[in-house]
Amino acid sequence: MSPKSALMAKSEPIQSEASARPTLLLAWYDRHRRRLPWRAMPGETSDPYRVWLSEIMLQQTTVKAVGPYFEKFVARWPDVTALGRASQDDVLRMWAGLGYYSRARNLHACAVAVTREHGGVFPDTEEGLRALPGIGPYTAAAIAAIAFDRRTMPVDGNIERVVSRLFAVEEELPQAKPLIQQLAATLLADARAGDETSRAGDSAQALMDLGASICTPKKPACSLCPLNEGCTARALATQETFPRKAPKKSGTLRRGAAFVVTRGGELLVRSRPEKGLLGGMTEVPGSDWLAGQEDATAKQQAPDLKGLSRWQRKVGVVTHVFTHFPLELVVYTAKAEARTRAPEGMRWVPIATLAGEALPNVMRKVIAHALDPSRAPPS
DNA sequence: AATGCGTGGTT
DNA sequence: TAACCAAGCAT
Repeated sequence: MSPKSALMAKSEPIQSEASARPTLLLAWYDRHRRRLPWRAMPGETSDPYRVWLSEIMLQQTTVKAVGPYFEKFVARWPDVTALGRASQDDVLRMWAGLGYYSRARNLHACAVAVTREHGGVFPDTEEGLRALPGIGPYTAAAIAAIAFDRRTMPVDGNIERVVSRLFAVEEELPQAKPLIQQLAATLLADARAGDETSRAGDSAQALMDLGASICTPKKPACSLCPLNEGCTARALATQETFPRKAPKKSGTLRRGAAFVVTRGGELLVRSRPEKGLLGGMTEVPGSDWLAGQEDATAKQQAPDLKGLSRWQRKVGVVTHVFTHFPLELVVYTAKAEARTRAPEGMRWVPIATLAGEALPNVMRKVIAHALDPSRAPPS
């Protein structure tokens, strides 16, 4: 054997390594897949409704946080037509606490559309799914692959990380998305002749499980990875530097005031506008939330009720951090006389039933702060 | 294309 | 602890 052919022979495993990736990945998945409530057992067909519901809930949300919500939803609404018959308000109440509330509005709108325009049956193509509210490129591909075994590769944050490391993608996100999409598709197994399936859904879920448990953002466990031999970043010992992305700027602090008015065992609330921040959710009346706003300015926006006791400012502030800005709220309380009318657009709700209201967490913090006796103002 | 949109967990 | 991250979508 000549030195040259020895060299070629040595390079051979590298080539076969790349083409073996889909097989290695599926073999790993068969041994290490996570058992999750919305996943079908091996060999079982998955229910498109459950796949869809879980995919919507999992958008930018951890598996752990989704678990209880998923169980609550399927128990109350076992199929898409049941959800389509529900009121949007019931859906929002059930969603409260999970965040990104436009997902809940779109979830309901999607259930209505599937029920009325598709006879209660989900479209089984990416294109058909993509046309539904709340379903974007990722979710359409995920449902198509997982629920309908279409040969397509959804790319989420996990898969972006795994693929950008595997191929040492130097381009920054989000510009690198098309390239990563293309590279990710090379991890799909070929469709076998005489058998349309390629286990595309399993390949996608395998990459997500890999990203969640092994190819983690920090300190990835490369020694346990089924794809480690062909991983370019690992070979260069630069795993943790991928994916490349520009640092993002944090928003400016905004301030405001919240007004907690009680009438016996009831609380004065209103609903936020349908669109925008916390759209459609319940809140106590409050001022605008503005950068650099003075407390005195915010207080001028207190609701105007007759028969109200003096406003009392609670000690301290409520802080909350949204994706794009931090918020600081001062909290004022007052008591209303029995039978005081709620101002236009507001209503009284029993404090005992607040748990079932569509209250975002920031409002739960405000109410807890307001009702905390240790924060009573100095007398 | 860049920005707005929640919340909880990890490091 | 401040920063980052988590199965993205709509506009």
